[in-house]
Amino acid sequence: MAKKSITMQDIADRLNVSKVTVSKALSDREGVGEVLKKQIVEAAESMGYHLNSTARSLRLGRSRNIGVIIPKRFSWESNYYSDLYQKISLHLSRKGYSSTLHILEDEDERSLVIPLEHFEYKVDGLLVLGQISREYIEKIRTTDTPVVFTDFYDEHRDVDSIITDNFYESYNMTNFIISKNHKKIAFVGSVCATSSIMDRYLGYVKSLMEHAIPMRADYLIEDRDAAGRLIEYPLPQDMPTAFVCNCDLVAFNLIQRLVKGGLSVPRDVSVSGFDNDMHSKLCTPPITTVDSNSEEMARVATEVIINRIENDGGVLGRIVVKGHHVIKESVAESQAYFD
Amino acid sequence: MAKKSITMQDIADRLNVSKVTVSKALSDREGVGEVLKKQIVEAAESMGYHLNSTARSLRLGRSRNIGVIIPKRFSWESNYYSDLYQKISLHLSRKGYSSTLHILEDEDERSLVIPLEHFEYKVDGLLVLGQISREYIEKIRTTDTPVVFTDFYDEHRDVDSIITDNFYESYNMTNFIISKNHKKIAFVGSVCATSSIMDRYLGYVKSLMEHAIPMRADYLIEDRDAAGRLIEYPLPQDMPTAFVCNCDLVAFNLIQRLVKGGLSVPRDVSVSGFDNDMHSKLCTPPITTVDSNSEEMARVATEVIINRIENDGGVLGRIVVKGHHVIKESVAESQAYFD
DNA sequence: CTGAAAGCGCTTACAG
DNA sequence: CTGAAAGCGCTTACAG
Repeated sequence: MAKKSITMQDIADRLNVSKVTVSKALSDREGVGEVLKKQIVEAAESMGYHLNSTARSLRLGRSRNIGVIIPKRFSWESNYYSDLYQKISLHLSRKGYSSTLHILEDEDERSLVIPLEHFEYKVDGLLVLGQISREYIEKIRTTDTPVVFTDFYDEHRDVDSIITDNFYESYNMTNFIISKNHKKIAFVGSVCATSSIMDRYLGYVKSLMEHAIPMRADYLIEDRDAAGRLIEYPLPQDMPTAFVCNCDLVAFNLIQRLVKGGLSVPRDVSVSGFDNDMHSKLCTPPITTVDSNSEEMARVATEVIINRIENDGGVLGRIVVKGHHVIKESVAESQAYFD
Repeated sequence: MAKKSITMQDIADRLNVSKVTVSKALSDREGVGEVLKKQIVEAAESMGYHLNSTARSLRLGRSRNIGVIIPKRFSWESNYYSDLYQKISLHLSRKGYSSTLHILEDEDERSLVIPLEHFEYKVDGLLVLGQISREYIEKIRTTDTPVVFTDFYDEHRDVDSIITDNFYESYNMTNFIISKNHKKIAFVGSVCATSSIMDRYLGYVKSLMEHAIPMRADYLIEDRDAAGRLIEYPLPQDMPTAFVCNCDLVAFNLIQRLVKGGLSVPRDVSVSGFDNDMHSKLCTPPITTVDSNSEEMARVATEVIINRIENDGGVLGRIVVKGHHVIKESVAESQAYFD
């Protein structure tokens, strides 16, 4: 914060007008002569004037600042949410908004601590990236701040959620794997952990059912504990020829394990991921995956929250953003012709 | 921002006192009777009062908000800076500060656009994560906002920089490699790209000199172009037995290349990294590296900027944070006994 | 087209 | 110990 800064009054004094006129001129509102307006704008420029947005915020009751909450347990897992946040931050700033990131500590999520000390009067809206507990959602909704959830949804119909088309993309991915002659296909993911995993699983189920491939209990593999942390899981005794993983990180870890176990990916076993994040790129072989189009999600999330704030826009509900497949090298034709 | 919110006046009305007294009670200042103070605090609680920090900011000329700038070109490269930012954000919030992240687009860095539209009156201080151009540094210093640079420094003596002990850690790492009987040791990194790379190189040089190993021009390998982007570089004709890489990402990429070229790491060639970021963990083999102690950097950076703001603390200059070696698997005894 | 007045919610002197 | 007054910098009615 500048020590002794130029105010509208300073500009007004210089030009012998009132600060009201300066205010109007600088915000390009009606009621100032063209000539005078130009003079004011130039004076502001030359005097190094900058709007005091705090004062404006106080007056308007709007901060043009958006709070972004990321549950801590996700923030370390991969760079997916930090990427998403960076994109959102960029979109917001193009619309004249700033953003304040809050990493929600696990403990605070459990005890329903809302970071209102920093948020209540400093943000016009809230964006939550990544699934938080149902109780926390309820808690957040008791504040009268508009809130948009990103990358998850729940049974509430009266909230905005921006999500990837998990169900359909996963259905497609499984179809693709089946088209490569795989029949022994496992799904890796704890379906109750997040709505994304659940929906990705159901896309896989749909594909299997349509191809009359029976579901097997041992081919649904839990990959995280009750707290949502990734765990070491046992591989099925009867080895699948393909694994549909709920995300790239899990696919990455699985591939490392398979390779260490002496199997070749994709020659012996195929593995697919989801997210197209850095894990899918760093992996050897690179992981065939789904790009969830975080650029578009960021754009839509920004648009929706600003619409809620500025136009008192209603709740749009669940908004699905299309993704697209990224065929890399971790899925290949099944060698198990005689299954 | 809440629509119709409780103010100090509301509490004052309820208890038939003045808002001055309420203000004093809630901020725990002198001049309020213990009994009354307790009443006020309880009333505030029960009425769901939250301080309007915008009003306070306007009054005090302080926002308790810190702007954090990350050059975009770094933000994608690895998760190093987003990790650092998250840690800083946590430390700040424990001290009652919020933070606003600004990803500095390459174009804005070139044309010296300072994001003052959002910053000038909304931040009390600025934290820059990652090296920015000298011109941009100059530009930032023309604002009278306290600024602290993290993870780089330049010839200016009158600015605060928090950095890893790149020189010493790299010296140590090279010593370690030499202790494994390596003599043909290359350094991978464009030394003019950042102060970190330069200092890491010089640590390597010191170690070589002390062990009377001659420097070779073909063993200093440029890994990025003038814009700082990573490039494909040719490997030396005369293959080194060890590579000291300026960061884990570069080490990761190099190891992939070597392995693809039919070499085994570390059996045939040893490779070291720097940062202890996810690349060093995801790599096969995991990369022997230096942990730059980003937790401590975050803590110190937070402390320094707040000290500058709150106590009008002077410039401390260059602050070096110790790191530590993390021995993993990518460095082994040299097999080239007869060099 | 221009401006005097009021007020956003708070805190800092200062007076009682 | 308590409170009336002033003011942070802006914008929104309203009046001329």
